[in-house]
Amino acid sequence: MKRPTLEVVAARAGVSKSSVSRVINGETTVAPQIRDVVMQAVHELGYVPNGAARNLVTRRTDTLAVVVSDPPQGVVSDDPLFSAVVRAVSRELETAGKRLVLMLAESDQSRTRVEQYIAGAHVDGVLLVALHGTDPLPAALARQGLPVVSFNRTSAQDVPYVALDNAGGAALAVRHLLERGRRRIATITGPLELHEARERLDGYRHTLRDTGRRSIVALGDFTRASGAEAMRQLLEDDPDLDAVFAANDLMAIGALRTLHQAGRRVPEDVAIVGFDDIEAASYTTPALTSVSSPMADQATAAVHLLLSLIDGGPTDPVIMPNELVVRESS
Amino acid sequence: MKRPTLEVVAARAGVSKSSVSRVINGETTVAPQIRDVVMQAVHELGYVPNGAARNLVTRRTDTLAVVVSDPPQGVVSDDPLFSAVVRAVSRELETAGKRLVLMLAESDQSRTRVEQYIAGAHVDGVLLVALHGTDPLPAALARQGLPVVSFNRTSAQDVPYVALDNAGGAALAVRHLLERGRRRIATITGPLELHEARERLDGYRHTLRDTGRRSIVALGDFTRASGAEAMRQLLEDDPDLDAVFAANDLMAIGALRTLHQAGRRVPEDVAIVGFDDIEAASYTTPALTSVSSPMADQATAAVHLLLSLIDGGPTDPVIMPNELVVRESS
DNA sequence: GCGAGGTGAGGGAGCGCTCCCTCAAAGGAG
DNA sequence: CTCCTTTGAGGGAGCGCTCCCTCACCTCGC
Repeated sequence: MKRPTLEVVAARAGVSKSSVSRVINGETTVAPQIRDVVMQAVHELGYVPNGAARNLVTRRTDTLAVVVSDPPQGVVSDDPLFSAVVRAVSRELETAGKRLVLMLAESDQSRTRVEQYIAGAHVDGVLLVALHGTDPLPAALARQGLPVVSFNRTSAQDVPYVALDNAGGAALAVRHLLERGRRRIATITGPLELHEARERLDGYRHTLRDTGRRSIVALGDFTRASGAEAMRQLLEDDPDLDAVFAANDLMAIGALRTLHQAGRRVPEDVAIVGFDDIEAASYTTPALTSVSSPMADQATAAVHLLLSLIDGGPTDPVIMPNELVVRESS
Repeated sequence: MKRPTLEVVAARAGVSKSSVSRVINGETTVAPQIRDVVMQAVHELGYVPNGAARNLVTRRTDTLAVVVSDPPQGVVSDDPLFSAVVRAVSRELETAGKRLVLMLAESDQSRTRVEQYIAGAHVDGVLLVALHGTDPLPAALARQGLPVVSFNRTSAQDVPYVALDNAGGAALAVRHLLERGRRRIATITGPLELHEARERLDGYRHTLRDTGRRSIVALGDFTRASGAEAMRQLLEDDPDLDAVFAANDLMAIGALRTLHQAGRRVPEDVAIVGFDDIEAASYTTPALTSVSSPMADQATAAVHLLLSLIDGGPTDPVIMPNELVVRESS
């Protein structure tokens, strides 16, 4: 039950190892009759080249790592967008003929393991999904001399990234609420140690400031429960508010519930806009208006950037635009 | 910028390659002073063993593939449970010191690529997530002589699996509705070419039959839209029905919306129970009663089964129990 | 004091592949 | 007809590691 090697195929076909290798790798300097006899031997024996041997000598693996750096509770990987990202990346790599190794780095221990693995020449490049701008992993990986692309803005030097236009998206949401004639527009933020959250807050603030309005801010942490709680607090602090921009959809959904319980009608009394446009945004009653972050496109762009980096191509950061999806809640 | 090899480390430490290898691999037959001098050389040089070379000679890769066999529209991988499964698998492999290669097989072409990859000795085993019992991939992979575990029941011979107790879960739901005093209990099924869907339907039927009641069945395909449509049809066919068991939560959410539009109150007029207990089930208004499928536990069990198989251990199929999570909709 | 047994280091083959180099054969030019 | 160029096959080194085997040395028993 031992798998055949190049040598066995060569013997069967009556040619040299080199010729078989040439055929397998699709080189053109092979006479057709040799090609045919090799292919037949390959099929008869069910030969498939050994990956490890090939990797060893070529110093390539055609494998890219997707590293998700994330606390155990899972800000990223519990996110409904996680699977969309993984799928998009997977498809793109498929097209490029590459493989995907997925690694979750949830603790310092696993972070070390990730670094070891990367250092072990198992992959040709790394796509890093880390929300914290201060995450030490991007820099650590880049130091290995391996191509690294970040799925978000990162403070690490020399790590190209693909980011959302978070501030722009928030501005989109707030301007939409202004156009709807809303006067007192509050926001529920994400955890401010995250880029995303800060940028979305900034976008909200700047847009309001331009109109001379005052910010009304409640802190959340991107979870549904925190959205509900923040909404309660907002209602208490400022009972007259007539609109809320939540920095993500989960918190918007939580806020929706609080408003419902408080007897406020949405959107008549209070309009609400979320961010991310997750699947569940269209399930709520009323359906949620949301800033759509094109996660799949972002993932595709990140893969392209990484492949380009590996080929020594250009490595300019990419900023993805957002669009507003208007539904019933505003 | 070339990475150091075993030989370089050996030279630096003034010992043989063998000794360095022994230290690296934690063998005990090494004198402490040799161990120390080797470790120091390793740290000074930042040595990390080359994975390909190691894989080549040991014929192990410490890597397992998770293969998701799924049509492009993505019944599985769009599922909210997908990321939960991936995370659970990833964590479990992390604990076991293994790596995870994720492959989506969405077309015949990519299926071939998967087979090639598996045949290329890149992985030690395969965890297969394929919903269609008739999927050719399980058998094809098992034929490679590599350990394969299916995440669902499969018709392939000799492929151990970890499955949900779908019929039991459906029975749980229906019995709950009966206990609530419901008389006319309908069901919305999933696509019947899937095991899951058939088994859940069977569970519904058997439980009702035991009470002498008649089945009321509408076909869905596990999507929210199909749930909404099936619900419309049920209301038309049997306006007096007072309960619905939907074979998954997405369809239950669709049905909820239809009922809302039709002016039926939930649960007063019509009670509804879903299946899977996805995150969104608790967001709906009213919150959805659902049969909880312990996906994370199932994933963990599957990984254990696979690891056991690789070690030549027992390979009995595992059936996971469900429990009912009662919320507001019933 | 000597041989047997045990401990632990070193030497080196070989995993399966690629790729450089050599060389044979064929074809074309002078 | 000879010489040179071109085309394409074969030979073999070597990628970095593990693991078997050998062998030196030490300890212990008689």
